Amino acid sequence: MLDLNKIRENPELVRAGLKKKGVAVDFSALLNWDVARREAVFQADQLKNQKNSTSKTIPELQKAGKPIEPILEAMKTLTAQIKEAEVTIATLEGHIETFLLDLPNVPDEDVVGGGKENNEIVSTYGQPPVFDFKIKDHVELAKEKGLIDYDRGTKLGGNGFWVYRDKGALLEWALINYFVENHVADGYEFILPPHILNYECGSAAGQFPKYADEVYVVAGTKEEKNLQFMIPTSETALINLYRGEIMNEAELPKKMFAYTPCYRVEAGSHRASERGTIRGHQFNKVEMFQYTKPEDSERALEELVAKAEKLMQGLGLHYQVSKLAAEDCSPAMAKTYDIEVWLPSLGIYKEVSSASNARDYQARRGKIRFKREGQNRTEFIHTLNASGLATSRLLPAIIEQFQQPDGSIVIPEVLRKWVGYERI
RNA sequence: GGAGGGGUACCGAAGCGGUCAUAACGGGGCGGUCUUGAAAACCGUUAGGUGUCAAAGCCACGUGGGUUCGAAUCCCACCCCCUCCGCCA
Repeated sequence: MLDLNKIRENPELVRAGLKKKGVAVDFSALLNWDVARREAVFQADQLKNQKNSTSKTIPELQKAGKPIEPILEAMKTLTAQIKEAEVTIATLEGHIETFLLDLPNVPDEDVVGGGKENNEIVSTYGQPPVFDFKIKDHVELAKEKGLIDYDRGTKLGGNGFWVYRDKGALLEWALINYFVENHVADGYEFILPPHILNYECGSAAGQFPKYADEVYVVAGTKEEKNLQFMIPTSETALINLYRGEIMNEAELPKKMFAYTPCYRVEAGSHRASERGTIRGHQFNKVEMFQYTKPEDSERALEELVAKAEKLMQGLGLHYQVSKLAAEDCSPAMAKTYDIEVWLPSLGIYKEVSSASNARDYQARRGKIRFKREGQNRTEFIHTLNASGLATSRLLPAIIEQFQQPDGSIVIPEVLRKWVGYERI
């Protein structure tokens, strides 16, 4: 959610920011509601003040044996007026909230406008491997080695599901272990959250109400705001861990990571470039998350990107880092870097990590604040998240990039202690 | 799923229609006296949110409604916790 004060102070600036995200807004209605709301709140407060002070005199009058009837009428009128004012306030607040909840975050100043085509490659690691033999693609390799059973996955769950088997399951689990080991070593707290979340979680994360149709609903409806849904990314759980809370300055930054499968409806047809495990309804991901003070979030984003890159380098994979243009960032994010791994068979780079700074956008929606040492004022914290990493595109990249002329696949050194094989 | 009990400050807990939210009382925290030091004892102090330059004001007794001149207190709905029963891969 955007800061209404900022919109009030400089609507043009916010408008220009949102324009980079391809959103055209007119704040005039919002600003009118805001003025009316503050006026109504002021009036209601005055009436309440009058009511409170009058009410206090009643027991005194009774004690003194004086009649109270004359003021009861006045009290009744006051109560009615207050109620009326509160209905007005609630209506205006409803309008304001609906308006604000619908707006995406304002991108950072250094984020360019426009869509994907404006993404900027900021760095590259390694070189695309050169093969002097006819390479196989990840689907072929995974089938041949019995790592992934696509057909039986479909039999169990339908299109978009697969089964990791045998060395494939070991490899998948090894990746998760490798990530966990790294994050723990870096002092991040390990979190295993519920896989079913409630409506407020989706709302605070910035995914609801807009994207409520893209999650698997288990119970309830979005209209009644009581729905429970399958977790689409651990980020949704992690942002909500401290929803509605006020933290101490000393607790920040709070660094954590979680592992969960991610469940997504992903409506729409799949492309040739998304065969196999590239896009599915359920995939494994380890997610890093930070709650920081506003002045620290910039640095935290760099840290998260560096951590994701470290994991990639440990695996020895060729990848690139892109800085996303405004429209390619999620609505809640002010700035996002994607880490994209090279898939030789397709000749393209595919996202394996998305690292973003939401600044105070999610914190406002989730009312997550902190208090500075010795200060009474509360401030919204900043939240950041980054995959670290998603496995469903890494495993294809590993088996493709590390395939050998003899048809075998060399397992990255860092994974061997869990996989138990040097090559498969 | 059923029955009962409960949700008040950092924790425990009192209050059960008015002057009770700078929220009794106890504990904790902080400061002090005493002590070589500590413990104990004693004395003092501390307590949410919003708003504002600062105030005032307003809001806050799980959440949302209702009754009433007035609600922590009465009524309704919902959420959560505890106990017992049922179900249980």
